[in-house]
Amino acid sequence: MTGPDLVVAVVGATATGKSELALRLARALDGEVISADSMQLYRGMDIGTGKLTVAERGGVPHHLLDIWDVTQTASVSEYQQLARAVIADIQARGRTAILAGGSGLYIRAVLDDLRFPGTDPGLRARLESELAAVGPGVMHARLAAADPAAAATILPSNGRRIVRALEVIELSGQPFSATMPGYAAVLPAVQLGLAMPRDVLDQRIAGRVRQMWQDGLVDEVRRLAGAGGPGSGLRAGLTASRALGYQQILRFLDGACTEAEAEAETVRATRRFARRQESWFRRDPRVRWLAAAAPVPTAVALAAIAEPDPSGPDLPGPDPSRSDPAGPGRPES
RNA sequence: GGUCAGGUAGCUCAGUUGGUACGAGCGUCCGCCUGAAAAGCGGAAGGUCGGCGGUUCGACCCCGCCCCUGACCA
Repeated sequence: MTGPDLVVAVVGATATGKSELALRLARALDGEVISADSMQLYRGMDIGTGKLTVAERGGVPHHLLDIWDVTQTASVSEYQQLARAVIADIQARGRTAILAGGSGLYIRAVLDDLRFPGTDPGLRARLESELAAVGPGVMHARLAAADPAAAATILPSNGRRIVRALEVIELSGQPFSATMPGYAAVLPAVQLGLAMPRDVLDQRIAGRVRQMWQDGLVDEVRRLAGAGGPGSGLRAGLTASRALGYQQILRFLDGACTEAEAEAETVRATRRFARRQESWFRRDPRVRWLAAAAPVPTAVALAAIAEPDPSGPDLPGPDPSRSDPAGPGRPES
């Protein structure tokens, strides 16, 4: 079943051990890793994105890290093309492509038949400024006139999506498909989902953020922000400046909050993000869930990959419940 | 021991001169997501308004006592 053309994807919330498992799978399957992480694509964003160091990669090739400048706006579409090309190349060399990351849309863009209508910076900018001037309600009304179906699906408060819909309509003359298509794979793949009890995950996130701070994340951000004026550095990046940790530290550097507040807010925001990731991956029925409270044994992951049918014998789903209450030991009254 | 302030949603706090708590932010849970996706957006569940008694047709808001917290005075 593990043919040379089967892509192995490792997905799940942040801090569940995806990178590390991907590394072991690469060794076990003679593979190479492709990052599916929107922020690891940025050069210089290392500590805060949890990028494996070159030493940690231990000679296993990792692709699509460090390819964008922080000032560049991310693009799923561009990522889709790059990732598919890399996968084709890996497979052409007879090796296994291992896609690992927590950016759900990026994973789908690679594996599934998603086509992104074009974009136009000028048009986008115009719509953005109109949105800022007029507010999402009016823009939504305009969308309702041009494309009732899209307007019915996109909430009047979601300015971002309204703008994109308007952009696509104006650009293509076609209606905007505001609902995601069903799951239609273009590349044969097995998705392994790493699931972890909430309380364990939350603790890991807190520990991870603390570690990032100790490893010098504040300096990393300071360096990326640079002394440069507007138009350069992290602050000029629409996407990168919004990354977890980076966003909060920029606020701290601007004097908008204390360093301790920035750290605490980073933990909170990362937890929220993890919930969103879980809900994104949870709905994809193809994901084979593995309990990741402790590192998933390579053999277990390999067995899951070899599982013949997507609906294999009851694999544990991402369990939102707390871990065993008898565990941590409550003090007796 | 005394004085003052305060005890309202898990947390921080609004609020009604007595008529069924409009609460808000954060947190929690759930969901959406097609070129910014570590982004953007929506929904829900949570309160016997510190305790007991009194006044009143009716009290979270008035009175009394008690408990707790903080500050100050001794």
